[in-house]
Amino acid sequence: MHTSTSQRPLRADAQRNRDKIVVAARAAFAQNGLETQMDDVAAQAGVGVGTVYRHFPTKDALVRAVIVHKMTGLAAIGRKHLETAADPYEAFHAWLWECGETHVNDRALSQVLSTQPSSTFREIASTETELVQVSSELVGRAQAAGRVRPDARGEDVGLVMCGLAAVLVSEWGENAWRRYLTLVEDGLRATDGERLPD
Amino acid sequence: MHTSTSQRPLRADAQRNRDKIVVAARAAFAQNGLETQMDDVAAQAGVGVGTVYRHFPTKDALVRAVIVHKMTGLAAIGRKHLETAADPYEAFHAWLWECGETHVNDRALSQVLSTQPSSTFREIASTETELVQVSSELVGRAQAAGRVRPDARGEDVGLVMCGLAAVLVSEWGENAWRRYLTLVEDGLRATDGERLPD
Amino acid sequence: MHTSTSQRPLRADAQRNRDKIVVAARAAFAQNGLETQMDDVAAQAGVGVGTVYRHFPTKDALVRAVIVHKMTGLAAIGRKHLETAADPYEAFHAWLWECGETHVNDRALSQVLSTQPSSTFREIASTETELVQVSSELVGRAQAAGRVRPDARGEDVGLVMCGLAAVLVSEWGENAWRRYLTLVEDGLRATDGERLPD
Amino acid sequence: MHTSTSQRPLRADAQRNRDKIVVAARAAFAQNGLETQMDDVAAQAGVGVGTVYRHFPTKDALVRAVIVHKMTGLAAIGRKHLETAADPYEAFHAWLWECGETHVNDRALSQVLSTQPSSTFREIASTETELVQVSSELVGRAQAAGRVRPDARGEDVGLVMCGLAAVLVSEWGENAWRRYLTLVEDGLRATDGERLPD
DNA sequence: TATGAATGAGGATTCATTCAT
DNA sequence: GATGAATGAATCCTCATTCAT
Repeated sequence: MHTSTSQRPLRADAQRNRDKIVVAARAAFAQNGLETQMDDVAAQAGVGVGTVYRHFPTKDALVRAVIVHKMTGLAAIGRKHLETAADPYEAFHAWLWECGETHVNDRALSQVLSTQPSSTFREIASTETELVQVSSELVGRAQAAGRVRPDARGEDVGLVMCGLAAVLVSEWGENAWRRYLTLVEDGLRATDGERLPD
Repeated sequence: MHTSTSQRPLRADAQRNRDKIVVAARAAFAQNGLETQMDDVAAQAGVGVGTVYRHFPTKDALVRAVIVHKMTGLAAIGRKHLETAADPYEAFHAWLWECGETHVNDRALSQVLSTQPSSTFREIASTETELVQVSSELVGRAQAAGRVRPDARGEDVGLVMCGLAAVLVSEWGENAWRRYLTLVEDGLRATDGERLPD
Repeated sequence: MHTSTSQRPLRADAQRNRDKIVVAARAAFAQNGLETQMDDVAAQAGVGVGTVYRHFPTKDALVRAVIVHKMTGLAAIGRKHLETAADPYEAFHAWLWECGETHVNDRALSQVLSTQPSSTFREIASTETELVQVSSELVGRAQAAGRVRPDARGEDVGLVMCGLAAVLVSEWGENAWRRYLTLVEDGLRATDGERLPD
Repeated sequence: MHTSTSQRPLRADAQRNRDKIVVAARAAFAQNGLETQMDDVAAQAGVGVGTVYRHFPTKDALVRAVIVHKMTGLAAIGRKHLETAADPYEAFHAWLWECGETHVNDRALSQVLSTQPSSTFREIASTETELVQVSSELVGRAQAAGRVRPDARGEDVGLVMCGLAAVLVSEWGENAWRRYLTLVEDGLRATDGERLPD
């Protein structure tokens, strides 16, 4: 299971290159955000730009790959909590905050979330689906346990993360994102509010 | 003899042009976001670029002027609710949602909020101050009435709006921002949660 | 005898304005060089740009007026030395160095001399003529006294000044222009060299 | 692993392009002076602007490269005369005039010399150093032979060239620069003058 | 296949000059 | 006549992407 467009397994060296590129891109984007130039990614990967473009036809494609990876990671984390956490709400809570931490350490992730149309990362089908599923399950169980409002949905976590991303990008200060997330989490637990519009 | 920044009333025609520019800029930015080019603003205003630059030395300055205007409007709306609303929470609530509506109709506003460091719009001193004051007052009264959590602050509304901006920019769909705002509002009312980190 | 193009004496207030402009221009150009903007000249003169343009159809025209003035001054100085100096060479020498000092204090003068085609200031007929005449006379007398090489001409002083201007503009250091002028003066006295090419 | 400024030999085609650019730049600058636009250099070289910028990060950098080249040439010429000329003064003399000829054929060179602060071309370390050295040596030997005034210095040639550049830029006429240079050369030989100020 | 050189559209800003008031 | 607002051509530089080696 690799690129959706590729047909046959890459030659070993090509695969090695692809890996180097992805690793470099992850680091570069996380640190410097989307402004990172393709040439820089290439340099950091120790390959020529052309090689980067062979594997990713577009800067956007590369960014997506990187984001997909991050999201896959988030899904995995959620999955893990789903399996290990003692309490369903605890699982949800822990996951939420790990997502937050992840954003804190990745400028590009936050930029994408708060800047690009969500459709962009929606396209990233499998991952997103996976992420949505995990999210839904986490939310669902917490709801079943009566700890999250019944009208919430898995996707709302996306909404919330999107907001968190903006809070980070806007540099409101050290703890701002924690205030934000605390607030929102409380909102997700609230049961006395109006019904969430559809 | 007068300060360089001071505004001896502009000559009638200049004022007319300045207005045309501001109007054009507001429309253009609201519709096309910050990517809007100076030349386009000028064209839409029916003047030469030079004229735009005579009134606003920098694209950034123009953007700020537009944002300031919007924020001033938000502050005014808040002030109005402060004076007219029957109930303190009602005032806060109404204001929050009007802010939301405002964002919905202005791409640039949302982009600035979710993209620029908050310090950028913090600089816009008087307006921001006014806005923060109004916000604080609205929050304060609602807290006094026991309808908003006591550990909330006026600034948190900024945080929340910042997130809302991102939700809009990311185009999550028609009602997404309403879900978001409902959630957050409930969070602001929650009293059983953890204390908001400082 | 005023502007060559004007037909009738200016109205008193117009003349006053013209004077203010010229004074301002002289100061501004001397200090900031030719980069000085028309708007700045106008501001310094306390009039609108339009007024500057009424008197001088072109920046170039204004620059010329200023230069003419300076050159007229140099001619006058020469004339004075011609009349008062005890010794013909002394007159020439003193004049040469006063010209130097004048350049030192006027960025624009030096810039024009070292940058514009000489024809530009040649056009400034009467003045130039006057300057050339004075120069020729000073040189001539010094030659008659056997103190300047016989193949030198009045115009050579222009050449030399032109070079001096460049030395100043290039900022070779405090005394560079004095070394330069000393050298050249010695060259003008030399009698053992090759004949100056025509 | 090599210094960022170091020149791993360029790929053949890149070198070819670089050459085309340099050739074009030399011609364009020599002919049209510093006003020449980057786009024009590119066009004349038959490449895109981007290519020019790949080789020279800045217009200034390109100009410098061109000037360095010219200066290197002048140094080489001096070196040659140093080695081949029968007589030390003859070497100096010949070099001086070849420098003059070089200026005659290069507007930009003259513009730089007569327009930019000397520090600018002083920066061009190695070349300038070389040039100064050659100059000093030529002057020194001529002085040793009693043919150039003892208080002259290698740098004075720079001063003199600077002036010559201005004479050329100012277009005094066909032979003006020859008169100028003759004069100055005689000044450099003069021994009866005042001591050159330090 | 990898490389990295070449491409060139795109965009903010300046300033001499014109012209409506 | 004076004013100063308006004009807009001109220019340097960036960076995603293509393509010759």
